[in-house]
Amino acid sequence: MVTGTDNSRYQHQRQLAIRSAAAVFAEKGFHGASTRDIAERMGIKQGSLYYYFKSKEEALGEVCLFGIREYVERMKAIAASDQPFEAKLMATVTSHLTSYRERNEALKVHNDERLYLPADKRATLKELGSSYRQQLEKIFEEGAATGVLRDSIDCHFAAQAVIGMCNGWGDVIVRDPDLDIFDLIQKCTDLVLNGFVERRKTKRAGNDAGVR
Amino acid sequence: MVTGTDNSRYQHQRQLAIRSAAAVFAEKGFHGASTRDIAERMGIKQGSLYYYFKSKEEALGEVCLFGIREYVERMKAIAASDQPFEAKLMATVTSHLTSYRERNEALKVHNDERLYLPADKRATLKELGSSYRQQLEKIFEEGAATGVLRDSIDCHFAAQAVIGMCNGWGDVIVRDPDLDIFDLIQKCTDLVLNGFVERRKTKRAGNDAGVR
DNA sequence: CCATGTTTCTATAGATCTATAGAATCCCGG
DNA sequence: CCGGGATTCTATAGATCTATAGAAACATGG
Repeated sequence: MVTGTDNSRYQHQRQLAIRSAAAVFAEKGFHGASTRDIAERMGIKQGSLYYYFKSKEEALGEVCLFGIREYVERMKAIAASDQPFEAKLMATVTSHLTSYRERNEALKVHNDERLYLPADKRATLKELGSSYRQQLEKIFEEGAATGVLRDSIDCHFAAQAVIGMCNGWGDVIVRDPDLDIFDLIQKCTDLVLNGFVERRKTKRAGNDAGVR
Repeated sequence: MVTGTDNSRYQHQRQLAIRSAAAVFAEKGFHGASTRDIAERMGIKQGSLYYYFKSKEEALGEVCLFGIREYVERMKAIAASDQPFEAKLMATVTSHLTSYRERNEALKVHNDERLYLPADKRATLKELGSSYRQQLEKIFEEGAATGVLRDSIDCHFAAQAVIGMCNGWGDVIVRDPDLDIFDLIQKCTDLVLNGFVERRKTKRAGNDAGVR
């Protein structure tokens, strides 16, 4: 199984298997997809798939993990950077939405199908997801602390709302390939920052002495 | 099949079948649920279910239709009322979110599983969904026209964003039964109206007291 | 070119699951 | 109580689909 040239062919093929599973699960759902579908997509026969996965369920687990890991990585990088709040928010939205545009099918699978995993595997994913949300919460807290945001805001709510909105657009994005993502990013960010109501006084580009 | 007492027992049982299917599809997904699951939940045997549905797929179609119909009705009522913009927006969010709290499983099924229907049935649902979104768009247009909203806003974007955000919260709501929905409704509405950034000039009600 | 380990294939057991057919039961007007 | 339509049941054909076992093909260093 694993010897000298170890991580050469096996690892490569396994990665391919995960991507194939992601594509098929994204299209047909976990229960609607068959192991034959997955194998066919990667160009091998159904039985051979079990050389790479112990079970169909394990494949789902790997796909979900793959999908959310990158996603969390990027969030971490954004949170760690020292851009101002507005830039971090936009970076988050950009990361999230472009991930759908690039057909990151694994992320969609994570969102829609992870609940079919057994409890223990779900727990691992939950931690990653929570970590994501917490990073985003921190960004909001920071924004509130620096006075950019109203300090009455509920950062947990804010983070969840942004994630929800992005996921909602994700569904639209994959269905409509002609959508202008960058326009969308602008509008989402603007909505979260300013809302839709007309303001009497527009924000000055600069700063304001009033608050801290 | 259908005689004098026509709409008594048959109609009643069929409705029960649809609700049972909704519950089971919501929990396990269309492909993950079996006709036996549905039949068991309504207290009959697997084969008997086919007295009410020609196929499992027809059951899915009925569930989706049931789920979205009520939903569209309520939206229509809201759009037709003559409340001010803010009230209509809040009513929409309330309708949407409480619908999840009341375990309207059919709506969840519509959102998650409708794409497993054949194209023709999907088309009918699409019309209903579009109608919903258009009603909401109209509300935003009205808001812009009356000057409550910035007139630069993209009403199509706005409607879709609200729907997406509500659906995102829907998932959270069904998972966490202790969530305070009314608090959530407030916050969602507030976000859509005002965004998160601190305003120089607060709306008369609030005071901005130069804290810190 | 051989020997050994790796990868893929074929074939199939066993467990579903959908949909149908026909029998059994229920319910009600007469 | 009886006859007939309405509703439910049992049983099963036929079509999956997952997972495994063992054979075949492939690769590669010695």
